[in-house]
Amino acid sequence: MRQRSNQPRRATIFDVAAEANVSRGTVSRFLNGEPYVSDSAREAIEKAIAKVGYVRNMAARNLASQRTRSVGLIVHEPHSVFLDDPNIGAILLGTNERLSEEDYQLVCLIIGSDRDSARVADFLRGGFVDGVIIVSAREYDPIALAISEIGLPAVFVGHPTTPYDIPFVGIDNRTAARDITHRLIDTGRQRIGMIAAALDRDSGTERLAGFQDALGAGFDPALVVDYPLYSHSTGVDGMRALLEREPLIDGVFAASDAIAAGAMEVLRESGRRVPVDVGIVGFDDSEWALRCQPLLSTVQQPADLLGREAASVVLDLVAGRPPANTGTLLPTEIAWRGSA
Amino acid sequence: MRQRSNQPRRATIFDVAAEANVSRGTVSRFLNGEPYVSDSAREAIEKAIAKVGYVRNMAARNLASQRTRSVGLIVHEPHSVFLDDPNIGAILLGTNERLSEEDYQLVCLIIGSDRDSARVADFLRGGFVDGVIIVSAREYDPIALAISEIGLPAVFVGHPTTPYDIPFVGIDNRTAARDITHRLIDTGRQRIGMIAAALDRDSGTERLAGFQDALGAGFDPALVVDYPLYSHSTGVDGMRALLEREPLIDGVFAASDAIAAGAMEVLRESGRRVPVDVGIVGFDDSEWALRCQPLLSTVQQPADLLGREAASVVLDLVAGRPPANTGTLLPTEIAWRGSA
DNA sequence: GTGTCAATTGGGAACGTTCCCACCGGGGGT
DNA sequence: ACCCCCGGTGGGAACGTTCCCAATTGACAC
Repeated sequence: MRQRSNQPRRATIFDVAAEANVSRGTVSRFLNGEPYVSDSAREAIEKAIAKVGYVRNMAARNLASQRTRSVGLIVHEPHSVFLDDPNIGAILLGTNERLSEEDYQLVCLIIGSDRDSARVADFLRGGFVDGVIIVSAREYDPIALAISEIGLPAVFVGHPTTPYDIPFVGIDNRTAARDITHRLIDTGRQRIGMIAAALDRDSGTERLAGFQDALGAGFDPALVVDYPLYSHSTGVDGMRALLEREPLIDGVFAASDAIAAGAMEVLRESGRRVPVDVGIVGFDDSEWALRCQPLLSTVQQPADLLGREAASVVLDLVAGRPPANTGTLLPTEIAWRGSA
Repeated sequence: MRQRSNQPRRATIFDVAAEANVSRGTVSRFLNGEPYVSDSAREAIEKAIAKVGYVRNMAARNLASQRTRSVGLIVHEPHSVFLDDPNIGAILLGTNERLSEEDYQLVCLIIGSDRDSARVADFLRGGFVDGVIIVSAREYDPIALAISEIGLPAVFVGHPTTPYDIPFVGIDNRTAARDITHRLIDTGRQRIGMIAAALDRDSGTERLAGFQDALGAGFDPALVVDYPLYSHSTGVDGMRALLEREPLIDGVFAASDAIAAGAMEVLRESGRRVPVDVGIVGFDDSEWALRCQPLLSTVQQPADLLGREAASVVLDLVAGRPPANTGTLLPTEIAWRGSA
């Protein structure tokens, strides 16, 4: 068992050193891109590596260097949200891509229950990752607390309102919300409402604030309803409530695409046409936006970039470099489609 | 750098051994659940571990034992599909859960381009994982070929038609198709058709076979149309074709939810009501099923279980145990909703 | 009493790196 | 001529496990 049965032994750094006629110290320096390797040595080593088919042994490297070269992606959401939210997948993809560029590995840590929460905290305390990226932390999230207690390099995707001393990468929800709301104003809508959600998170409050910014003096609190979740049913309920309060409503900013989709169904049921009678815009540019009739105008989150950027920051932190920014807001685009 | 600045040194197996007054060999045996540890030793070690706060060093373990305790999840799909397909996320979750029960780690390997393909193959050849789970392999997938060449323990989720000597975990498409078709029969439909798709894959042919099973002698080949893709447009085209052939059609089995959704649009356009005039059922229980009016009755794939089961099989393989089954078909459920 | 075997235990020897210190040779300043 | 420094090199000593063999004990059969 010590040796994979019939397979030939894997080449080690010793084999490379022997083949290249240098010491393993030099090979190690070469592999790690350190200085003090002569051109001749470099060349010989490159050849030797190709010849013996050498690949690094991660375990040995991790053991000797006392780090794991992996970072955890913590998603603290019920499994259902993990599956639905298109942004999470894209963030994962972006993070994975950036990390693998630096030979780092992504470890998925999905917290679906409180039991998971404790397990993950233990895992982190065990030093199994060099750093973590926290997606969608709640306020006073026990995991976030544990992390800052352990002193593990970390970065948030999004921007929790509670003041952890942890850098974050997010989007400018407020500006984006303001800009897309302007679309409704510019197309001459007179009574513009909003279906807000998740006001316990920064994303929720910021989107509402941006809406208010756009409307300025014309802002009417009576035309805002809010619900806890960014869900389809929020859109259904919210639109019904809004129609009841103001049957003449002709513009709606939905805090997410799922909400917008729900709202559009209610509008259709009530005999209103989109965008002729009512203009509607969303937020996220998720699948929902493309399943609407007409297609939904919405804010595109650069979710993969969020992932990449977060990975970069955590890599800086792990390497002991101060990160370029302790808080980054990425710009958003707006996808103009048929709904407004 | 050798030692994390101010942090106290992490406890090792030596500390535990000293504290418990046994040798590190005994501690190691205890940790790995091996026999030949006396009750008294066991007890002392448990106390010692708690006292010194010991957690295993993975890197050292991996190095000494010559395995990585991680398995790769290979998803060979463009990034967009990775994000859309709800099954993939659920499979990931299920796999992750099962692996972490055994202290194994999931490494996501997402192949979105041919460039990735080569990178991943190198990665696998480098021995960075002990085994792999392959989701949605294509026929003659270069990665699958590389894997069977390397001799890496592997398992498919799904059941590619090409004959790799690799076990698989899938669902019983045929039985599920038969069962859901029965719904149409049981509700008194007289002229039941099917919009089949992807007859070049096992899932496509099996679903068709199940449909035929259910209808028995009543099966009429004229009421089956087939197309290459499980897509929405297949549903639109298929339904039109079917209506042309048999205007009195009153039951439709669509080979996927997307197809069903397309078909329902055509039915509505043609003035037929669902489920009053025509009953329709789908397959997958994807988002499409919930976007229909009325909601679609459909076959639920137990995607998380597929992931769990695949993980179990690969764990068996890695441990050198012959897997319980070389091909497993998991049972499906049917979600009864409004469409039939 | 002696031999045998099973249940335990101890500890040497890897595993394949990185880290670090000692060393070498030559060019430039004194 | 001397010393020093600097690019470059070699190799000993970890890193924290697992693996395996040898040693010890006690029970039990002969």
